[in-house]
Amino acid sequence: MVSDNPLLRPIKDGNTFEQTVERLATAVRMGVVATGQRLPPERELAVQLNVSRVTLREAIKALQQAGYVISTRGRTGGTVVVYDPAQRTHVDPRLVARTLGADEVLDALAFRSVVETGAAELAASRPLDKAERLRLRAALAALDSADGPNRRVEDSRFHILIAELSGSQSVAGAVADVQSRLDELLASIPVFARNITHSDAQHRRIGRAILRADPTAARAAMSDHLEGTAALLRGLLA
Amino acid sequence: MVSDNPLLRPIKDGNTFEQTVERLATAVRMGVVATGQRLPPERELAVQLNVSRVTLREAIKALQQAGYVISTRGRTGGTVVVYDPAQRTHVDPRLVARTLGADEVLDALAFRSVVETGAAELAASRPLDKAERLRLRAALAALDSADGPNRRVEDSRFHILIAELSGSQSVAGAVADVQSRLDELLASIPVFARNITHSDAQHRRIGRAILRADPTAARAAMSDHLEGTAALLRGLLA
DNA sequence: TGGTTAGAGTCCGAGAACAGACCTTTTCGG
DNA sequence: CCGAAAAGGTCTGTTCTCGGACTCTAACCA
Repeated sequence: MVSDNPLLRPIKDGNTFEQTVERLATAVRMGVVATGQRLPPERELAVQLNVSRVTLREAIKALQQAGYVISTRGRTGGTVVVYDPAQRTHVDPRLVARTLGADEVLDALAFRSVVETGAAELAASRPLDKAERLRLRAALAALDSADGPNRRVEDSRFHILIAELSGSQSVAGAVADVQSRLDELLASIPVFARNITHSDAQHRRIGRAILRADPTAARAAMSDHLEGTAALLRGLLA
Repeated sequence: MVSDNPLLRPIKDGNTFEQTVERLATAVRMGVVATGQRLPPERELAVQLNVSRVTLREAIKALQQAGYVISTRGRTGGTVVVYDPAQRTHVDPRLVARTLGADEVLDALAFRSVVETGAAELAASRPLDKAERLRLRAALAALDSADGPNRRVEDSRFHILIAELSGSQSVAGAVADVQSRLDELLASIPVFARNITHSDAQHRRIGRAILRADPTAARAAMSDHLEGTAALLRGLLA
């Protein structure tokens, strides 16, 4: 264990440009901005990300070259997502696992189980308004009907939605963060029909617990769900 | 609720210099580097924080002027902490609460309950070696015998220690982060003897649960403990 | 048809942050 | 007593990032 003082950890990682690219690319890959949707205008987005417009534009240019977005000028112009989940290239999960490093993966899994079970519990302890309940039901339905390549996207969206429903920005941020840390790995795992059925059942269980405002059940359901993929990933590291 | 997309949140906050000062000042105030201890050599620390040595030195200079540290040259030189918790100036907690903003405080409390209960549970599910068990016992003892101004310091140390014992750097980082976010507020609350007795009992309960490797009890104990101060803080906001 | 508007695209000067080489002070060891 | 080592202190040139003013393009509307 390295175990350095947790307060003497890095203050920032990499340069602003790269982080911006990574953030936007993640948002696209996880379907947080769906294909066909427009990003906010550059000026707004720059403010939201707390990044200069110049830096943001460079990042967007990189996304264009990666074929993730297309920008057009003029009044109805903007930057629109053209990403196709089916095109995503899949690498051998063991290779990905080795690239990330066992420590990092285990750390991400631990952190994930902490923040996501917490998010589920919080979401179930909060009164949800009509719109929120509707979003949750819609996300479950989307998961049910998503085929192969789109499943990963809908799965991320579901988890991030729950994090949003927790009502805490910090929690939501942490979940989004850990999702993106594990995204490549999760995307690389081949999914079998049986896994999907099982996973969907768990998703529904989580959703129902939240809708009926049962925090304990929500946590338990989320915990079971996460444990499944965690075990799978740990297996890859061995 | 603002509730923007959690992936379109800021990429960095403030400038590197200020963040560095804040981080180091926090480490000192929370006793993570105790009075009398030396910071790592500038060159090393700069690497750990991923900050240039120039920036780090400016931050250290700021700490010197704040009377937190003293730097000396020569072979056995270095930067040593001279902070005295008793000197800390206390402001009216309601003022602090208003400065931070109700939303931020509530968010921090929610995040805290998520990550700290998770940390306690993880710490209790992991086999601890002799040294770790010893550190935990020492922290409990230190809390018991800490008088007024030193209590806040030992309390932070205890919580951060548990986070470290979780075995996950991300979890430890999150706890350290949220502790520092709430530190000013917690330090501003006047403590009564009865509170202290109660709080110490809870600390012991948490520690015992971890030592006997009982994750459920550890989570429950931590949850109770946090709920106490959370209720107190929420009261200040009303 | 021509002005307004909402967006992307361009440019420039200023300041922040960095990497790395070098200097000074103090102590330790031979 | 002197040289090496370990620390902080200083300097320089470069790169990153920023804010803000300006331009270009396309659509909408009077």
